[in-house]
Amino acid sequence: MISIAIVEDNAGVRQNLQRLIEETPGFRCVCACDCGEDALREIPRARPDVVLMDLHLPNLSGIECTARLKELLPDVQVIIVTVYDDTETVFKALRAGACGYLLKRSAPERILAAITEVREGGAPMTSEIARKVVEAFQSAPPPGPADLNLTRRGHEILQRLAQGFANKEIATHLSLSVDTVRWHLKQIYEKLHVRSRTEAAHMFHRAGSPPPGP
Amino acid sequence: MISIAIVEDNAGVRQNLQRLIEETPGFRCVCACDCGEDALREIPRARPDVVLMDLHLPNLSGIECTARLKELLPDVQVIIVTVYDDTETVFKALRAGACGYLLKRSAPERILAAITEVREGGAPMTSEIARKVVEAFQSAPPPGPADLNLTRRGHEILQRLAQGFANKEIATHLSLSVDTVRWHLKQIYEKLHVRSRTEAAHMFHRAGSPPPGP
DNA sequence: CATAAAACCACCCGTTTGGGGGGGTGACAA
DNA sequence: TTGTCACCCCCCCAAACGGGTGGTTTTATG
Repeated sequence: MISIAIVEDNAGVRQNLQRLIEETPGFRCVCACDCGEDALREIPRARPDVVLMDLHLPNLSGIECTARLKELLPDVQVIIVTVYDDTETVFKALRAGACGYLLKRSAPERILAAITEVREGGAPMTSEIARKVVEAFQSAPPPGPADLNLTRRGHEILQRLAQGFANKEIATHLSLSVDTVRWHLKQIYEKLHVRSRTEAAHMFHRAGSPPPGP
Repeated sequence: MISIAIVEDNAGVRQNLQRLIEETPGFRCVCACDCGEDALREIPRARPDVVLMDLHLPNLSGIECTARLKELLPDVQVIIVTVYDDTETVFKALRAGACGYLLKRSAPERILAAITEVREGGAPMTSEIARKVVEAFQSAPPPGPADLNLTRRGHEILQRLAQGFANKEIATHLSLSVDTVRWHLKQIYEKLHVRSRTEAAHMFHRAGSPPPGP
């Protein structure tokens, strides 16, 4: 008997899922919430094996909710069921701790199969999602070993920036004008596609990690 | 009609695969090699849609072979079919450009389904492999459960700060006021003995080594 | 139950940053 | 020559940030 929780703000969809699960032998729906706040309150009590999680929720996003749930219940298996299929959302969800990702257009049988699959140690994904995930590995090398085409000066500056130095300090260390440092930073931000020093530092810090990370 | 190439050093396995494909309507085997060198010579000529690749090959490894094949034919879809299921091998293969990964114990129908799936933009994987891949995402970002004496909120905020988010974004994500986020940051800075967000991010990013300390 | 600690929100003020201009030099290739 | 590129410097402006002060509510804990 697999116990399941549902987090889905659309009442119709939620009830359909609930019915689907209750009508299937071996499955039981122990909790159905319409927002992340309720989920964080009720799911730890219900202690389900698997959570079906929508991403578009009022207030607290499904991603945030997933992350916090995994903190509270590290063993719970979260399957995202959503309409969003853009790469960023998918990766954020997986990083938050989801171990499955289905699109809402999936057939009911696919959802049931996914629940069984996570229980057996799998990671059910719609095929497009799986492809995105695999491609993330292939595009990992570029940002990894190859610090993107930064100038020598640019690299020196970024390095110190990532160590927490302010522009003024960097300027002093390199015997430059603050404006020059700022000018270089503008170039760097453009190349890294970021808009702030902390984002740039974040890019820098995870340059050289083998697995994924877009 | 999907054209397929096979790279597999074991003659028995290779012939089984070849027979399986030839006997299935809509599938055609245009090339069957027993080593990577032959594969790199013959496959570019045969121009198959999909390649079934073993990893254990004499001389040139299946991973190397995959990487070079993808250089020659960027559009070819490579499915690994092997007995190796260790994490490192899986990641290397995916990084080399494979878009599917099956274990040899897979049923013949699973292999045919996988071929169809890659042609439709999917990434067929054995469920254990899929789980490994997804877990790689999860183990990437949380590399710092080593805590300083920060409050729960403080830790959440610092974590997001270190990921490059601005105060405003952090406030939105956590459903807080910007002023609250700023207030928490003040506390955090004091505890970490830093005076800027980048310094704080720097502290956070190298967390995990508690050598001395009272 | 009381008290402390944490979390939350608000306002002010001066500085730093990001982003937009504008200049100028030297090196190296087309 | 002309072009491109890395590098350096300067100015302006709005937004974001760091730091200080003052509160209220929620939560934990004795």
